[in-house]
Formats: sequence, C-alpha cells, structure tokens
Amino acid sequence: MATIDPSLVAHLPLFAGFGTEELSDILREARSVRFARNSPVFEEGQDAHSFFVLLHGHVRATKTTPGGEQVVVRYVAPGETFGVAMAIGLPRYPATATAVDDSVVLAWPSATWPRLVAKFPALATNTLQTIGSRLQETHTRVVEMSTQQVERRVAHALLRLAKQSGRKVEHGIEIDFPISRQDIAQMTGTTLHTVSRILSGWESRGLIEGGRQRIVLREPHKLFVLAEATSGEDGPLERP
Amino acid sequence: MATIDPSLVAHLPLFAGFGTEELSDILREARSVRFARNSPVFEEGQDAHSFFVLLHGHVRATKTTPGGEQVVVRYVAPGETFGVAMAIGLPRYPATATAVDDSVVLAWPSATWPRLVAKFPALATNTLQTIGSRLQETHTRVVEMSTQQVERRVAHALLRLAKQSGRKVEHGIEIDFPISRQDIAQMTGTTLHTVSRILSGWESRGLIEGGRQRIVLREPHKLFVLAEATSGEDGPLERP
DNA sequence: CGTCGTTGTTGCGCCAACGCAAAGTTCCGC
DNA sequence: GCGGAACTTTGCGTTGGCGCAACAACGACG
Repeated sequence: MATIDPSLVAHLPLFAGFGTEELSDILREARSVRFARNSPVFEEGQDAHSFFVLLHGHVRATKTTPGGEQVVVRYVAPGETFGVAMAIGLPRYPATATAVDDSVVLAWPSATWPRLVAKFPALATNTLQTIGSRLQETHTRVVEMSTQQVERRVAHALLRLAKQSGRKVEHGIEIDFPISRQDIAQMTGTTLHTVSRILSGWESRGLIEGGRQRIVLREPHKLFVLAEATSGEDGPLERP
Repeated sequence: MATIDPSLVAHLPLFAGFGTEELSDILREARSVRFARNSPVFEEGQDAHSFFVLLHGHVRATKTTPGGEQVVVRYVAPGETFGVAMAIGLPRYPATATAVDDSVVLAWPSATWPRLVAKFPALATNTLQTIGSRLQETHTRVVEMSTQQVERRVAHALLRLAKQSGRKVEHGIEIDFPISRQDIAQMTGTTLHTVSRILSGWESRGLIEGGRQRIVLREPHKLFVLAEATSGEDGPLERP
C-alpha cells in the first residue's frame, strides 16, 4: 500500500490549517481505491465502514424510496468528502454512492474517525463547515422546489452542475461527466419526459447542445436569465 | 444578569458529555432572552451576532425568495439549537427566525464560539451530529417533495410536527403551538387553499380536528397509513 | 456490420393542484 | 359590542406537467 503524497490533498477544505507533518499522519490511515464507471462505492443502508475523499472522477449520491423511485441527492466533485455518515453519528450510509465515471477515492475506515478527531480537532470544525454548506444548499433546493416551476429548476440544476463540474469547450461549457435526462429529472423532482422536452426546446433555441449523456451550455448567460426570471414581473418578451 | 442553572440544559444534545463544572463555564457566557409571540429573533441576511438554544416556546425558521414567497425551513422545539450560522462559517443568518409563541432562549455572542470550541472540542462534534441529522431530515424532505403528492406530504408534515411538538389531549394529539394553513403550505410546497381542502377532507373523515391556528390529530394511525400508502403499486423506474 | 439494449424524442389525453374569487368565521382592539 | 383584520373554507375554470405509448438514434458487442 503506497503512501499518499500530502501535497495532493493539502489544499482541500477538510484539511485546511494542517501541516505536512500532520497530513502524513492522517494519510497513513487511508487507502486509495479505484472504482470503475457505474460501480457502487457503497449502498444505502450498508453499515458505514469508511468515509471518503474523491480524488478523481465523479460520484453520484442517491436515495431510493420504499416505492423504488430514486432521487439524486448530490454529485460529488473531486476534492469533496462523501460518505461521512460516521462523523455525523449514523451507523449506516443514508444514501447510495455510485461512480458515474472512472474514479479514484481516498478511504479511511470509519473506526479511525474518533481517534483522528481527538488528535486533530480541526477535522471536526472543518467537517462542520462542509456539512453546514451542504445543509444550506439542500435548503436552497427545497426553496426552489417549493416555489419555482420545472423549467427554472432544471436551468438552476444545469448551471450548478456547470459551476461545479463544467469544462470549457469550444462552444461553451460542457458538464464533464456522463449525465442522462433521467439523472436531471431525479435532481429536479420531475420526469425524464419533461426534462427531455425542456432540453429539446432549449436546444432549438441554441441555449444548449445535447447528446447521449452529454450536455453543453452554449449560452450560460441566457440560461441564467431564464433561471432567475421573476414570474410575477411583466416580462418584455413573450414566449413565441 | 442571573446565571443559568446547569441542570436546565445538561441533558441537551449540544452539551452531551459535559460536567456541571464545564457547563457553568459555558453558561457564564450566555444571556437568557424572552421573545413575545410573533416577534423576530433574527432576520435573514443580518449578521450572525449570536447563536441560540431554545428553552421554552417555539420558533419558526423561514427563507424568503427574491419574489417574496416564504418557505418554512423548520420549526424549532425546546432544547434545540438554532442560529448556529457562525459555527458553520456563515457570517450572516441564512434564514429568519420568528417566535411563534412566547419563547425563552439562551443566547451566546457568536464571537464566543471559537473560544468555546477551542476549550471544549466536544461542542464541535455535538454540533456536527446535530447539523448532520438536520441534513438528513432536509434530504428526506427533498425526496418527499420529489416523489409524493401533496396529500401525503401534508400527512407527513403533520405527523412530524406531532412527534416533535405534540401534546396529548383528550381526543388525540394537539400540535402545541399556533400554526396556520398557510404555514403548513409553506412547509410542504403547496398553497394554503390546497392545504385547507385537504384538512377539511380529513376533518370530515374524523382524522383530525381543526380550528383557527390549531390542529388536533384524532387518528394518528390512519394518518400514518395515508402518509405511507404506496399508490403506484407497480414497478417503478429502476436504474439498470 | 447487423443486432440488441440503452437513451432520447415527441404526440396526446388527463388530472392534481393552482389561481382567482367570494363568502364565512374567529379574534382583537377600540 | 362594533368594526375590521386575519384566518379559513369552498366553488370554479385553467393548466403545467405527468403518464402512456410509440418511435428514433446511438453505442456496444459479438
């Protein structure tokens, strides 16, 4: 088991304020593991054996309802932590994590967490900040789902994905991992049919460019306007 | 300014694992403040001068959209912390907190947080657990809003309120603070009209008993069945 | 290079829930 | 105890988006 180079992770929020010495200490407990595209990292309900930092690739977290419907909780980008159930006192993972692309993660056995926190209290405060911002984001999502209609929610979702995991390409910004209409539906609380209709509409207006599991934002600014449009206001343009 | 008796708060999750000695130390920094019904404790966007523990009463946290619509983020019950923006690294309150009933809170200046955490690291881990469960609850809410229709969401909301803040009365369980149809609409992402229709229906079926800002659950079990009912019995969409 | 599974598109009918409107009820201050 | 404000109920017309269904396009794999 090769030791991980501290410089790889020194800049991550989780390790803010740590020196190389301490980092090595922490990294000594971790293993790096590779997951192939579409393979599960862990499953909802499993006991939370490890917690993770994503080094490379992308991971999707989903929850499944008793009825079997899936909802995408979030997409994990490189540098982010996930699977921290143990840290927040859950014995089991509350969601399923799947690599949506070939991915590399650092994994710590959950059992090491208490010891690490005892030795490095900053880990707790750093994690607190991370979980805190996730709570904010989730609240924002609740507010959106409560007050906005589907088209605006989808616009927001795309813009967020682009911001988090966008890659500049010739004609705009491409979301740099495979993502289906179904995925977007599960992020925004709608159906793949409705998403497909909306994206088709945007494509014909030149706002985006689609493809199989692929989306390029050609006019992010126009999308943004669409996302922020206050419906109560009298808009200068009516839909043709 | 009277000192607060440690025994009042020793059992709270925030102070789990603390001794009387340490508690006194922490409580020395707090003031207790009373808020009259319908008065604001703090407003969204204000800077986060304090963090709070609710001792008595009930507090509602809401977010307001640019368009002016309000969404209820949560109801705070006695013993819970709120306004912990500072702890999660936010300079400003992300939501408005309003006393929905005459309430008494303990308030610590936010500036004391870093010092308290440095001295008592358990505060950070306790808060991490609290914020973690709130994140879980919010995710559950997202899943519900994504997959269930309004009636079931309202049923879930009432059951949750009853569990958190229900008071046993002669004919069932009464939600023990004033709550309007509008509030419930803002919790479930619907309109007060729809909530009113649903509650009227339930009332005529004997499931609940309503009144101005007042709800009694007469048949919690039937409500529960309603909330959990799997309507679309067939195989849902699965990811292969 | 043909076949098959997966993903995306689109037309159509329908209904849950919204929005508006108006009236009824309860509470509070003066 | 009168008047008005806040809350609730209910009817009615409209509609956004769902569900079904059929098809088309793409990619993988033998």
